[in-house]
Amino acid sequence: MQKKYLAIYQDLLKRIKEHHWREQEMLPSENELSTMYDASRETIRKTLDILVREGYIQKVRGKGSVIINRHMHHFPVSGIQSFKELSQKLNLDAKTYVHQLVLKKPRDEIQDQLNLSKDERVWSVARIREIDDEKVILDKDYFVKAYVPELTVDVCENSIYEYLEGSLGLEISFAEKEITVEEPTDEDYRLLDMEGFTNIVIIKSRVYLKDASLFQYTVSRHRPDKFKFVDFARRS
Amino acid sequence: MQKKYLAIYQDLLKRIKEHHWREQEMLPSENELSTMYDASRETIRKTLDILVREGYIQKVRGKGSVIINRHMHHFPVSGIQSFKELSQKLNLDAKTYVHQLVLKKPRDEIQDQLNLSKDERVWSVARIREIDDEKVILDKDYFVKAYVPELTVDVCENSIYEYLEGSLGLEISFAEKEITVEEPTDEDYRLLDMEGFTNIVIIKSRVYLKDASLFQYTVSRHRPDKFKFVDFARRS
DNA sequence: TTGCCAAACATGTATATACAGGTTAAAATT
DNA sequence: AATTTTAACCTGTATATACATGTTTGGCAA
Repeated sequence: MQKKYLAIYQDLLKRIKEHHWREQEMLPSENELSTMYDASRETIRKTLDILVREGYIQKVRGKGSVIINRHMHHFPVSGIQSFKELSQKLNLDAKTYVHQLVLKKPRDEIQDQLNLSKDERVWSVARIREIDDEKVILDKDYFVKAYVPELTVDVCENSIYEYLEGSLGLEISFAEKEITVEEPTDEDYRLLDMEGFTNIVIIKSRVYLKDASLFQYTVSRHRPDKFKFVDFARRS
Repeated sequence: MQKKYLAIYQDLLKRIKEHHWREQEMLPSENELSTMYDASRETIRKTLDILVREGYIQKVRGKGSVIINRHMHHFPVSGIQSFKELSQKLNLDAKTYVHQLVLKKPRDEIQDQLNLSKDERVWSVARIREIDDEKVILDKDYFVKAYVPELTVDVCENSIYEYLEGSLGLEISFAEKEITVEEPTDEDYRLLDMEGFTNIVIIKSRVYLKDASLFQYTVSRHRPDKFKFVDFARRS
């Protein structure tokens, strides 16, 4: 099955991004779209629900669907995206250095965060991200070995997510994130270009697969001037 | 109409929060819930969709709905919530001081952010938030006068959102937010307790009503040690 | 015992229908 | 002319049905 509602969603999104309809303007009504795409109104409503959820349109009862002008969609620094996806989308001059790659029994904090049993081992990856020739991000990833049996420096230098989703066929589904600002550690000063900076932004993530199993814990440490997080929220 | 799917959603959420089902456990199947609540399967699916969206459950095809263990739900520092709602939920010792309240033609940056025409005026509110007897947050709100004709110091000291939604009947719907870390300004040093801190977390928000009209722009400046942002994201 | 297959059951997708209730503008009434 | 009513059209809610597809399990056959 080719998922009609997804095809329609993608077509509508494309049209919105190409400004097929102007900002602040109305989309065709559900019934019109239903005719246009030869789909039932319920199917159309399903695609519109996605657009609502992602902040592209706002539905107004009795009127129709307004297109939201999102300054934000140019800046997708939220959600679940790999560094490679991000730097490509933003067209950044970015490099990755693998600082460490080991398979080991993790320390207590990691064991706790990943809900691991006593003897389970994790792949521990430390990578330094360089943007415009400055080392500004330190990523520490921990992957449960049960889900990621093998990991190479080559994969870590390129894109772990590409490997996980492409080669291993893992289906990454959702993540919990926590953003705080703290004082840099000695390691931060040593590994990153921190001259003149006295704070560091820390993003801790727990990442889950489609079947709700927790397989990754990540601590991403950003130099504050290179950090920007964009969010879309609905009330209640 | 009393919105059956919302009632069921609230009941399910209550049960989840009361650990009626254990973490990692399955919810009853859609058909079982359908019988339990005397609703059609589609209605049940609608309520489950909300729980999925908000990160309470994860649906697994062929299996059922797993309850996600969210450390996060105790820390609702994301989404659209007023300071009052937040401090009540977290049971904080919090006070608010209104530093400024004026109706004026805003400077260019604000005019731009709010998409205002030349002569429109906005209510400009500056408030200092004190938590545990430390001044740690500076909130600057800008409300378009067309939507908020009147504003008093009293309202600003208590809760503007309570006033907007309760008395004015405004229906707040969604917001775009942007989080960055910058150097404090003189004003930050003057108004907040910033001893020893060299950075400040800035959250800029554009807030919209149910009909997609932009009515509020807010700049919220947080001392970094008192800042924590929690996010739930789904992939693709 | 092992391996395979089918049944039972789970969620996913698509459609049709009905009515409730908000919005607008034209038509009817005052 | 001003006001009210109505009709047309919009989204919101609720239900029923059908079939597709993934998961698990128990039974049958090799």
